[in-house]
Amino acid sequence: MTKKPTKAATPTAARADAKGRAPADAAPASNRATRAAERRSAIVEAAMEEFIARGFAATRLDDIAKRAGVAKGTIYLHFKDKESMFEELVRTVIVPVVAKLNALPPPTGSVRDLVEAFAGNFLKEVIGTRRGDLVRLIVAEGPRFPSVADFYYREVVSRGIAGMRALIELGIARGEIREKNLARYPQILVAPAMIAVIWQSLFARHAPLDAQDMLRVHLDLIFGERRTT
Amino acid sequence: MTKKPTKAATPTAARADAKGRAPADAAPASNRATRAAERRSAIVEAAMEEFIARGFAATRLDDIAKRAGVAKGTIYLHFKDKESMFEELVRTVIVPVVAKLNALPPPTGSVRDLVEAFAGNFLKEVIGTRRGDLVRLIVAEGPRFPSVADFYYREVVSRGIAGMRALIELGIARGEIREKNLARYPQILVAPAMIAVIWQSLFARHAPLDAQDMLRVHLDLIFGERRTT
Amino acid sequence: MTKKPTKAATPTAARADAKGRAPADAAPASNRATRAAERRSAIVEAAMEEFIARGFAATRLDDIAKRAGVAKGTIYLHFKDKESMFEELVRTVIVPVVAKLNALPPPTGSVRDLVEAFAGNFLKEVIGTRRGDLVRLIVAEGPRFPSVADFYYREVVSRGIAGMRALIELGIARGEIREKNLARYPQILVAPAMIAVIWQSLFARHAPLDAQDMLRVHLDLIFGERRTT
Amino acid sequence: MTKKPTKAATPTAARADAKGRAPADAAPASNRATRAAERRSAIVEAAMEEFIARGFAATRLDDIAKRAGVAKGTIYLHFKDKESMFEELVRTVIVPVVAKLNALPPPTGSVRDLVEAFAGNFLKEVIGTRRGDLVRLIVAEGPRFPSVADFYYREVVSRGIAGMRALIELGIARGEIREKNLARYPQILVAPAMIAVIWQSLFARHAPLDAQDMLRVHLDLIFGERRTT
DNA sequence: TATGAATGAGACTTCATTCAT
DNA sequence: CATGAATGAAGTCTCATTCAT
Repeated sequence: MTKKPTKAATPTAARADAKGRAPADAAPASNRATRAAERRSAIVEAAMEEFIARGFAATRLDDIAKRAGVAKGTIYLHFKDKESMFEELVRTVIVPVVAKLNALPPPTGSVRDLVEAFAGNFLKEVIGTRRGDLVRLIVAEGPRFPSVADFYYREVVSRGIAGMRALIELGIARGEIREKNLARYPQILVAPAMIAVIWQSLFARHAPLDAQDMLRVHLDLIFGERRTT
Repeated sequence: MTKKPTKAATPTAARADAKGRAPADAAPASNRATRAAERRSAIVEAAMEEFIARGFAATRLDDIAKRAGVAKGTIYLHFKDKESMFEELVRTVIVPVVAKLNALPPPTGSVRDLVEAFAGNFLKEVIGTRRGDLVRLIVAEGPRFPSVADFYYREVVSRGIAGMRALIELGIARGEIREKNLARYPQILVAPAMIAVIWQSLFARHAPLDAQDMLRVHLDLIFGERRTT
Repeated sequence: MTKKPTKAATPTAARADAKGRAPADAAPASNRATRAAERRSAIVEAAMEEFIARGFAATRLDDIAKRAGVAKGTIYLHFKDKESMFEELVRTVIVPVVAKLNALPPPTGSVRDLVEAFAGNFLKEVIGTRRGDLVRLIVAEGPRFPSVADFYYREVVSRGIAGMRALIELGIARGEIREKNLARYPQILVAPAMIAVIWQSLFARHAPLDAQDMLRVHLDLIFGERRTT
Repeated sequence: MTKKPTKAATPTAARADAKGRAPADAAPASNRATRAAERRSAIVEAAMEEFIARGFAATRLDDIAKRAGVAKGTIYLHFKDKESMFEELVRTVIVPVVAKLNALPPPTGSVRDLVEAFAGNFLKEVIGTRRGDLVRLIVAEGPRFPSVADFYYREVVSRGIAGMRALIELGIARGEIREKNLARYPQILVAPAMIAVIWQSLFARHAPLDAQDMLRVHLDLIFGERRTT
């Protein structure tokens, strides 16, 4: 796909650096460190595609290298071996997700609106995207990569559960949610979303699922049906 | 665990066969066809353990053979190759599940009782058991084995969804379920159960989940909280 | 050299086994165990040639396999990995040498005659032969294979030194050897022989060494010059 | 051990060079040629350590570079490739030895005294030192590096043999040595010393060898036991 | 039918060498 | 001159599959 883009694209700029002073602000500085970072992220990108498509064991480093447009040996400049590549990869991809979770706005409107906004975001950013496939990949490889499962639990699941619980308690306090025991199992709140993620990966071509509509019905179940829409 | 049971149990009979005489009295019920079937099911059993533990690509036929107590070559007398073994295996294991789904008793009591009975059964037979791991295995390998995903969808998922939908519609008709849109998404009904299955595989050691209690809360959400318990 | 000799040479005999009873004593039983042993020794033979020619690190398993007439994978049926192959190889080759040392005849004639007989044997069996090269190989790789050096010291060197010391003490007691301190350093007795081994490996083409004559002169030094020869 | 000494010591000067100005006053004695020579000898030093420790094939240029405190590419400014580095290295290290051999004082005292002095020097300078390991390295790699073996034979062995022969003949002429044939095999004179070198490398930890005492016994054998000591 | 030794393609990983900076 | 990131050939080892017994 993106074969050797950096190397081919910026030889002139690179040479310019060598000749004179640093190109103040004009060129985005395609220096060594930058190039290394670009390569690394090309590898991460390619690796994610391959791991998602084939799983850990069936993925060949050769294919990752080819897709990333680097030589096989280059991978080993960035990662110790295939296993740690997989583990670091998951971390790398998950970190921005965690950042977003942490940057959630404080609850101002109704709880239902909040949850709905959250679900909308999830629909757009996760379900049916590569990020959704990553979730499936973690489910698939988790038992063989405890460190990955641990990381995912610690950084995403436990925080997500905690956040959902807080929302649910707020909803109960405000009288938006009747079922008080729901606070004990925030998993119920997110279960349909997770199922939607998996469904799209596995059964989309047999029976496409209108995830948005399904989540709305689920919220109706929890918050009571809306009058106005 | 069950190492070399077949081999250990019938070496004499086996050798007798090789020489040409019939194993007349030794094991009257254990004729050739029966023994072949026994071997096959030993292989299936062993293969499932290994595939669940390591996934398709990382599982070695050597290990399956050892666990099943047969020689590596024997596997090829029953299966064309590793891939078809995996596909047939999933079919073989799933068939009894389908049979059970089909043998469900006609709805007599309340819908909630029926669903609860069904959930109870699911808890006992699937969550935290090897069958639950099979679900995770299918999620993991589905994209690489479309035929497996297809089979699973056709035999289990679509039937399950249809069955659930019928129950939900009955519940709506009887006034047990208020949320009429639920019939469009029976997935919502089973989502927490699926999540429980996955949770037990991945996060049980971080945060054990009381699946039974969670499912009860979920049913309360759908059917309304029970007065008497 | 000996490419696939077994496989090509004995298919008929092998098939004969399958058809009827075991071929009592006529054919030397080319059964599985025998064939395996033959293969193993072909590998050992080939490996020794290669290791001697190139040293441990520079030897390719591919070349060993080719020379032994087996597939690469076959090596791994007999040896865990390259390192243990090397270690076992040295052991395997050295054992018969040790056996010979142990089977030395009891001292009957003069000590000089005994030592001379021993030296003659050494000349014929070691110097300029592959066994001599093995000595050089051990000298070369010893520091990187402590277990090999240990084994060689324990099985060959320490026994050889002890045996030489006994002979020297006998020689002193009988008045054949004047230098009494020699018993403290049997190494002196064998040093020229060892040097001859190494010399032949390294410098034979620059300056061939008449090892036999040199050893005779050395013995003259120790036992005094012979009157009659 | 001596990590990156060069690099750490002269970064400023080095950078100054790169820009084009002469490092006028900073390091007057350390001009370009000198620094290059220093680098080269750092590489030689490091390479010898590594080659001795691991042998030619198993030594990585990376490790040599690290130990020498230079970048990997720098090695290629001084040596064509790994092989010629090894060959030149041996030459470089051996030259001073040859110089010493040539600078031997003319025989004035008794031959035994001369030989003893020589042996003493050998003990101090070679046995148990890195130079001794170099001998073992040549024994190990000689067959794969004929040019090294040739060089070593021409520069060291043949000269050493010639020198020893001259001494032996002198000893015979003066009546200090009785065994006249010894002149034909000066190897006998040095054999125990060589054995001592090898012994220390391989078996020192199993059975330490008092090389000095052994050599004295050996000389007693050749020159006859001393009255006074 | 059952066996398991043998095979060899193919995977991961290393490392000598190059070259833009 | 010096650097070290990048390369890719080549090596070790694994394992699905075959086939003589």
